[in-house]
Amino acid sequence: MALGKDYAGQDCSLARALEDVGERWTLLVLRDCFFGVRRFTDLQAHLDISRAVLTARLADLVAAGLLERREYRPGRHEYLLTEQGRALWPAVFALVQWGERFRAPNGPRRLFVHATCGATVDPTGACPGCGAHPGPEDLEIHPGPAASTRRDDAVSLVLRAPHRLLEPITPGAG
Amino acid sequence: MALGKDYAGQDCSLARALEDVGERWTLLVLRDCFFGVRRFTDLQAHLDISRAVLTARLADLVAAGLLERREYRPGRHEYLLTEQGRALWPAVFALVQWGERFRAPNGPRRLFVHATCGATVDPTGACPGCGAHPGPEDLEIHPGPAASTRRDDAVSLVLRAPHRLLEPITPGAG
DNA sequence: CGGCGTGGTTCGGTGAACGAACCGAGCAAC
DNA sequence: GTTGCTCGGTTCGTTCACCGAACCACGCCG
Repeated sequence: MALGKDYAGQDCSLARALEDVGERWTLLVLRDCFFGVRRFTDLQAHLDISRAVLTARLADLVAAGLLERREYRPGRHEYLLTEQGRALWPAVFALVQWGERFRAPNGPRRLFVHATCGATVDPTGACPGCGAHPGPEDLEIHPGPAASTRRDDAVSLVLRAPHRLLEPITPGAG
Repeated sequence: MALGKDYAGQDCSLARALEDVGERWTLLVLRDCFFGVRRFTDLQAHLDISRAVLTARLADLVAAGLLERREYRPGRHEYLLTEQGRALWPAVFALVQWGERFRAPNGPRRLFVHATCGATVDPTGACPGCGAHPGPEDLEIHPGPAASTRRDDAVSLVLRAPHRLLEPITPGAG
């Protein structure tokens, strides 16, 4: 959300949350993490964000405990959602659904499918099959009727295919 | 959230939503509107925000169709949530609950009570009494066990008393 | 050992947020 | 009828974050 991350005067849990996720790009970074993007280069390519800002956002998120930075090979790092980070899914989902309802005139761009039921969850996040509110680990993302084909970078192409949330994507390899 | 409101490269409903509510202060302004704050002066006093920035945020929210600006007396205006604005409640609630869970070590600061059942809704927004997910018009806000007494401006005092969401508060009069 | 991919850092410029001051329309009391 | 108050702003100069572009170090690969 915002830049200046300081809402010190506000004694409110919303303000505390926004201090961690309120800055520009932060929620889009987390969205990509939910969608399976894990590597600095992939995030940078997919978000069209300055490297300096991405570095700062990732460092902030790691410091806040929402992401974990892991060396998966000497000199190579990946960023994984922690439990705190995964707990943001309802907020991310609610914002996505608001955008789908009011800012997607041609219909939804993406659908979220409860993996164990095969049913598309409704805008409140409930599965019409079993009535549960599945977490990200039980959801698949599928292109919706108004899915976009505008971006053609490698990350966007891979993300366009149906896949389980949180599962790592691999734009480079197979 | 962020300042620069342009996520043009992102073809995603989350990015579209953040273009309207992603700037700094915007979600806190909407929170106050849900809590019943309607007037420029009350928002400014409660948020400790620069008048210039508040003017800009309110104008943006009106232009985006989330707030409506109404003259309730010659020269005096109030800001009301539109349907689009009220539809953001699940997102605001989800962020508040995340903050309550991970950034409120002494317990919840506020409780949301389903007005028709009298039961406190759970972190998913469901009423344990009837199972429904009440909207803001059916919720009351009550101070929680870790409610703060730090702020003592007139708006904070009035907001601290239990009241129905969306109902206008009146710090000046009775 | 030369080139490439990854994961950054550095730098100068732009623009937003900030606090403080100023402003004008209504209203109310004196 | 003018002084003073409140409401709802606007203006101004400073500070600070974001931005794109360039640079850089490490490890691997042929």
